[in-house]
Order: sequence, then C-alpha cells, then structure tokens
Amino acid sequence: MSISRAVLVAGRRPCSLRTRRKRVQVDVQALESNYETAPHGATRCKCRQTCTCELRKHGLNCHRMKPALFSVLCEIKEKTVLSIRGSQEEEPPDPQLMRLDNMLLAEGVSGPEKGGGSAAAAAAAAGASPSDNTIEHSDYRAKLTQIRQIYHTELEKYEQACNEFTTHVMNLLREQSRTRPISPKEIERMVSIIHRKFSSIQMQLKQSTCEAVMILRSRFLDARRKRRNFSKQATEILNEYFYSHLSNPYPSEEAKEELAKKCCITVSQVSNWFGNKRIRYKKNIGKFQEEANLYAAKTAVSATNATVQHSSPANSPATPPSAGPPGSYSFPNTGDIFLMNGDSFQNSQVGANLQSQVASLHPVINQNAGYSDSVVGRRMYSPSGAQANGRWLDAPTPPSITSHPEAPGSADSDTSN
DNA sequence: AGCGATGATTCCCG
DNA sequence: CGGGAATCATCGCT
Repeated sequence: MSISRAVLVAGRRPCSLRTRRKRVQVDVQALESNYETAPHGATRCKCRQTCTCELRKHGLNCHRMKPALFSVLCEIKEKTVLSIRGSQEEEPPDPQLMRLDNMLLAEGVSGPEKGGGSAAAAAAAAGASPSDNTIEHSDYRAKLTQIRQIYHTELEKYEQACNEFTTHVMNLLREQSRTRPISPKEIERMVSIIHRKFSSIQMQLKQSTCEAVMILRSRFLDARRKRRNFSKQATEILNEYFYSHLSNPYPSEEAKEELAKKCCITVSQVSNWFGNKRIRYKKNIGKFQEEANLYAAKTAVSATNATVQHSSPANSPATPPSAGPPGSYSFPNTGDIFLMNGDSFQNSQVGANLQSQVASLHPVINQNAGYSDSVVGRRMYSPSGAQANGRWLDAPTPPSITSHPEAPGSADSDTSN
C-alpha cells in the first residue's frame, strides 16, 4: 500500500465524482436514523451493536445501508428543505417527488400491478439463482403487496381529506364573502396552500413507503447476510487454479467463467475469491505453505500423469483436454491440466502411489522454489514466477531469486507469461 | 460464547 | 474497470 493510501485511510478525503455518480445511481432511500458512519467511513447499521434493534423485533436482520443510499438520502433531504423553502414563491416540478414516484413505480408499489416483476428484477439484481429462494421470493412478493395496499389506502385517504378540507375552506370563504369582499385570487391562494400542505404529507407517505420497500429488499436480498461457504469441491478447484498459477494468479475472463461454471458460482464470486486469496496469501505466506505444498504436489502429479499419457501413443491422440477423464481439468487458454478434486485424486490409480510420487517431487518443487527455507519460513513451494511479474508478491521476493531461473518441469505450470 | 476462516462490500488507485 | 486493502457479517468449529 502506498503512503498516500495510508494517509487516506486515516483521514478519508471526499470521494471522487465517479464514486458519487455511482452512488446516486442507486435511486432509493433508507432509514437514516438506523445508520451510523463506520470508522473506515462506510455507513453501517447501528443495530450491529446489539442486533436486537427495532428491525430485529420485526423479524428483520441487521441490514447494511450502502453508502450510496446514505448519500442519496442526504441529497434528497437537502433538496426537500430547499423545495419547502422555495415552495412559497413558485412550484417547479419537484425532483424529489419525481424520484420517489419513479422508485415506487419501479418497485411496483404505485402504477399497475406488476405480478412479481419487481421481485424477479430484484432477484436478478442480487444475482441469486431462482431455485434456492423461491419461497423467500413469494414471501417478498406478499410483503410488497402488503406495502402496496397500505400505500394506496393511505393515498386515497389523503386525497379524500384534501378534497374535504378544500371544500370546507371554500365554504368558509364563501360565508365570509357575505361580510367582506374576497377576491378570486385570494381563494386560489388558499386552495394552493392547502394542496401544498397535503402534497408534503403525500411526499412523506411516499418516502416512508420507499423506506419500507428498501428494508424489505435488504431483508430478502442482502447477499452478505445469506453468505454460504463454497463447497469443498469448489474451493478445491479454485485452490488448484490458484496454486498452479501462483506466479500470476490472475485468471482471464474466460478462465473465470470456466471456473465459475465448474464451481457452480458466479464469475464475480470467482473474482472475489481470487481477490481475497491473493491478499490473504500475500499477507501470510507461511500460513498457506502447507496448502501450497499440497496443491503443488497434486498439480505436479497430474502433470506427470499427463506427460506419461502423452508419451503413450495408445492414449494421447484421442484425449482432448475437455474430453479427458473426470478427474482431469484443463483451461484452453493456459494449457494447464490438473485434478478436479481430492476424492478422484485419492481414488485414482495415481493416488495409489501418491506417497512415492510426492516424495519424488520434493526435489523438483524445492528446485522450483528457487531460494532457501530460511527466507520465508520452512517453505517447500513458493511463487517462482512472482518475480517475473514484478507486481504480484513483489514484497517478499528476495533479491537472490533473479539468479535462479525457473526450473524445467516446475510444479508451477503457468505458461501464460 | 469465543474465535478464526471466509465470502462480500466498499473505498481508492492506476 | 480491475485490483489492493480494509472492513464487515456470517459460518463453522471448539
């Protein structure tokens, strides 16, 4: 991390225009009072303190409001004050009201019944698979319908009250006109005052409806709240890719898609995983040593196996990477071949002589490491290609490594650079 | 309950 | 726009 960044973390500077624009894209509001500013500047739910806040009581979990929402809310509040102040003079189309109307329309609260379209859109936004939360979606729809009903009932009430009050005032003025002259302009002014008052009430109704929808969404669609660890097999696949590309653990879009497909997760989850993995590996290489050794051995064994198969004329020609045995797995863009999961690995014929294979690989792996154990703890496998990259893992790279070119038959099968 | 691991989110930078 | 870093919330084990 650069010095400037360190300084920025300590005292964050105002966000960039791009960030602000990004924030404003999220055209929703949330309950301001439920949030506070976290030490790092992000907005977070106050109920994290106890998790027994009002929301919990209503069956809602601790929801996090995105800073974007906070920013929008502030913006709206500011404009509301301005518009109320300015409303005495003229009546421009209120952007705040338009915004609320748009959101209510988009959410299917106002306007024609959408029949769950909103829920589907919300599901798409959350990137959720349709199968795993159908029940929750019906629940979501039911609650949205409830909000919709309340909104319409209240809106009707306000309109009725507005009309009644206007009629009442008109009658009063008419009565007064017997005793004093009342100009049509004065009547008009009174009516417009009443309408303004009621429209501000309406605005409040719309605002609270938006808030309710917002909370509902966070309740059902907050992915973080419903975090699940990836399956063992998925982690295995990701780790195999990571350690076999340790010199440059930056999968291409195609590789990410391939991994996502194999792991039954989304591409962004793959990106998250690699982002987290790179940072955590870099932070504590020693801790990941054992894991690295394991996957290095696996990769090397599979590579050896592939080589053996290639050298055998009976097997090699009719076995393209994508149509290989269930245990093998390849990426067309990298040419790497490695095992899919531990089970098939251990149960395969290769697994039978694993011990001896791994033992025989140790010198290769050590050679691949390029530098002694004393550099970073007791390492058996290390990022040989990291230095070639110049960015990845540049900090722990010892200067001596430059004199050790990558060994042939390296466990690191990365061929991308 | 405590705690480490882990997936997700947010910020900023290049 | 992708990545690094910090942080958060939840999981899963003890």
